[in-house]
Amino acid sequence: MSDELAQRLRKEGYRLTPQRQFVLRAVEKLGHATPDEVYAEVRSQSSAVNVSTVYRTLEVLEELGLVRHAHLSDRAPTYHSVTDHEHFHLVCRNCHTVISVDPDVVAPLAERLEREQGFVIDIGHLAVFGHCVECRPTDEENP
Amino acid sequence: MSDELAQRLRKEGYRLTPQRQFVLRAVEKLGHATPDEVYAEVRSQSSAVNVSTVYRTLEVLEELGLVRHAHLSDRAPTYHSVTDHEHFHLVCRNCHTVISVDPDVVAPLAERLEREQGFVIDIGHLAVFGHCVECRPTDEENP
DNA sequence: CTTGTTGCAAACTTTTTGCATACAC
DNA sequence: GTGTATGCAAAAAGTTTGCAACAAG
Repeated sequence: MSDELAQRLRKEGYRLTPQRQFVLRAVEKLGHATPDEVYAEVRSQSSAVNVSTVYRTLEVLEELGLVRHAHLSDRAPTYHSVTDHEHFHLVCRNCHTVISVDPDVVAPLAERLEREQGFVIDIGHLAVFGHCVECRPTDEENP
Repeated sequence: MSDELAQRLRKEGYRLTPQRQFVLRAVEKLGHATPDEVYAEVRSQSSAVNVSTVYRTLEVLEELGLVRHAHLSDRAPTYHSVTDHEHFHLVCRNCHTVISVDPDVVAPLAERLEREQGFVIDIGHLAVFGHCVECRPTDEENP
């Protein structure tokens, strides 16, 4: 796994550093995580990493296509590894549960938008907000 | 239009103030705007409004269901009036163009998610990122 | 009058930047 | 050795909060 990282980095003239390995590993371990959470995880492994390095590294990793980010909350962006199979997210506005969904489900929509608008969806970045089964609004209450 | 505002405000025990009218009008005029942009617009009408009031007012207006926000950029949230007919957004990651699309287009997806997951999509909040016709990636370049 | 609302200034959170030092290659 | 990467500390950007003064109803 560090092989792939090293390889991709070199290809773009970047260098393989322990920090970059820590960050990538943290993203893979956490699944979906904000920069802060990644930072916390990395720190728990090694205290020798700075926040700004985390930000800079996430940027590089995203440029290399090893991680992606989506906006799963009203606040910070959330990073996830790309080695997980591609997916998009349903986010409950009430309990903040994140459900990963297979891209197939959006395929028809994607095709339609591409056909009608020439717009190509970036599925990995897609976050669909709403309410999960548990939190569905009933008649009397409004979201 | 101020009628509706006044009415809704009172119903919840809020008061009608000039600031709230300014903010609502600004959102309606701008179409899609970040709090900063709303603030700038409001200031151009009257210098007697503070940033924090803009934030507080957007919150109230959203609670009342008069405006909505979505995340159309990696940075700030974007507010839009709900008196515009409901719609969702396609956002080009390259040129940042925002295309408003009729909810009908997502209806099949919405139905499927509701049927299979019990998840109810919040369409007004939906932002779909990707690349518009102009900016579609070709074979050699990656997004 | 009463209580919600505003302005102001300061605090906070998240992210970015400049620069000297450290280290990958 | 050369040039990229990092740590650090400070700045920037966006948002929130406490409180006294103000104003809507």
